[in-house]
Amino acid sequence: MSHPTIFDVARRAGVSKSLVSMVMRGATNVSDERRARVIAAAEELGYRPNAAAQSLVRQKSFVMGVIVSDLHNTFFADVIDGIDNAVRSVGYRALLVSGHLNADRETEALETLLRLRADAVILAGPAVDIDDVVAAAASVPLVVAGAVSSHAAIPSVTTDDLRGAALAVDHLVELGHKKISHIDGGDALSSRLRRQGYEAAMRRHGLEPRVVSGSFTRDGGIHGAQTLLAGDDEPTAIFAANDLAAMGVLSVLHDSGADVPGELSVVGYDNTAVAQSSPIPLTTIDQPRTELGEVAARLALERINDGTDVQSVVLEPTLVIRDTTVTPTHSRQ
Amino acid sequence: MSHPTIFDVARRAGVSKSLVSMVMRGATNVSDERRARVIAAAEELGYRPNAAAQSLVRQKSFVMGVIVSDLHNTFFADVIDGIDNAVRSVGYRALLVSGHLNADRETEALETLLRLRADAVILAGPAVDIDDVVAAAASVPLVVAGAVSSHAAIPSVTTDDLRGAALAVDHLVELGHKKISHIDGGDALSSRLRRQGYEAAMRRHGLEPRVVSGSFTRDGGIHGAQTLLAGDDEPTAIFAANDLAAMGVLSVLHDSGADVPGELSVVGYDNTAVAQSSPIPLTTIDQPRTELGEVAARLALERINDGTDVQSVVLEPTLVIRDTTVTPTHSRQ
DNA sequence: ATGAAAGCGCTAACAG
DNA sequence: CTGTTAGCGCTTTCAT
Repeated sequence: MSHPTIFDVARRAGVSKSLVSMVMRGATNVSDERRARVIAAAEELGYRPNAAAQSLVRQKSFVMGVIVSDLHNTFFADVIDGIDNAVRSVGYRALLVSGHLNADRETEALETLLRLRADAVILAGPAVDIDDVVAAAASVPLVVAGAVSSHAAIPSVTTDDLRGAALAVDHLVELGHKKISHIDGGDALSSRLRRQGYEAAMRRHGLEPRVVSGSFTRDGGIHGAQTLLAGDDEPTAIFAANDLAAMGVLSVLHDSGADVPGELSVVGYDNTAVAQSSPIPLTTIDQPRTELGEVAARLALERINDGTDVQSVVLEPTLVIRDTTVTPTHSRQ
Repeated sequence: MSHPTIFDVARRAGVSKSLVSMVMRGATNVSDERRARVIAAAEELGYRPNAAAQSLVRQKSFVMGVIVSDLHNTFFADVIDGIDNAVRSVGYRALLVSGHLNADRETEALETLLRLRADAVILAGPAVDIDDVVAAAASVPLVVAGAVSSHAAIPSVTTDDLRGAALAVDHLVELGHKKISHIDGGDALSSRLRRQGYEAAMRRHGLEPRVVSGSFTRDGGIHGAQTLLAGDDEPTAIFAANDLAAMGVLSVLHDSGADVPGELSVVGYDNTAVAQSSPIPLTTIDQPRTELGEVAARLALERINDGTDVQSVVLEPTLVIRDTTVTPTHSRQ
């Protein structure tokens, strides 16, 4: 259960430690015969370089630390795929630590990664903007992926929520809808942006915005939909703050016997798994998640290599049309 | 951007390196005055112990490596929560590496963790049973969580799929159903167990099992449901291999205008997020995911500490009744 | 109570 | 082409 060292390999191959080290690193100036002996010895022993020792002497760990704010949110699974791909291609490893959707745990995760001497750290998700994070940014390159960092010194990679909301509204208007209501997602920044994007797009089309408050949860969608249905001026389309809320809307409509999309069209946001797997596949706004991760990784890598500060990046969302949106029926138009 | 060392702290506090080390480790035999000086110096400098150096000299990293076979599967998010909790309480850190649902990547992840000298590693999910894994088990304690390991030397923690399927059938029978069909999940071991559990439970109730083939995906459920509806002997209840397949079933029933649960009851398996967020919340079988992780972590920790081999563990699933199951209508009973 | 010294496993000059 | 040497940052006897 104990690991062989470079010295064990050297002894077995009858060479010096340095030679083993060179062979492991793929150096060219080693005689074929000795190289073969070293490789054989290493294999027989099941030798595996000790990354801690390497990190210590090279002053570099080749690990990209990733703090995942919420592992339950599949949004981040794609972001991590992107990070992993970008990072692997240049010899790095992505090491993840869960933030458990909790500021203290995120700080702890950051501490762990810093002690491990990760060469850079990516905060995937709504990193609470703790002072610790800002302080840490002084000792390691940090970049936020999927949320805007409220601190100027920390670059972030996000998608344009304003634009995403506009995409949803434009699609609905193109279909012929005029009474388009929005169930918002609460106080979060992305929620505010989506609401603003919705309002601006409605006005641009000469339409009256109608917003009811909700949240980024199924329940938020349920409450919002109930409010809307109880009103005297029912919409022909609902744009929910995210897919989960849209599921809540669908649930209320199902219970009330309303036909979707016949009587009412619904659009979500995020293109999460539920949007696809829903009994009625959901029209929604997709964020380029994998790209989000790739770009974040690229920024972090750049900062490792030349230490220069980098700019934040904003990516474009796209519309994914599925089965919950159609032209409104004439009778209700 | 460079990290202060224990030596920097010592110099600033006007003491020796060893004294700093003792203070950091919380030793008692240090004068209050010097302790305070060291702590102050460390704080001012933003000192953070280098985990690589510690690992090297202590011959212990206090990291629990976790290979997550599929980050997109929220099942594992809970498992990881369990691991993290169990491990944190004894001073360990859980470090995750994504396996990207791919045998090669899993092997690579294992290699990474081994080089980092993780004190143990947990394979979360259907770890492909590569020889590498078995070989690795010789150099580090390994435990599989959420899938049975096919190798005797590697302990695993799973839930009882046979029992889970029985729970689903019993519930339906209790409700009065007799024509209960099963859409299976293909060749995976857990799929086979669920099918066997279903068949055994049906026979136990004196009922005729009726299995159509499907898969662990939405499409699997769709095909299975279509097969069933096309037949001349429609069931009054369908037990799907997992929640995703159940969503497919719901989708077909929705399209065909069948009322759920009025005309047809549906049960899923896994109690994933979609089961909750579905427009019609899904009755399903829940696996104690967090516990799965906790137990796996406990086993791994035990193996670190006394090196003795440990037994595999099988946990009990439970039934979660939601809105897709009711007593069959008399006319179709 | 405190410091000196050795060494964990490895790399990187530097000699030969 | 190959071996020797001096650390990387830290812990841990062992003296004092």
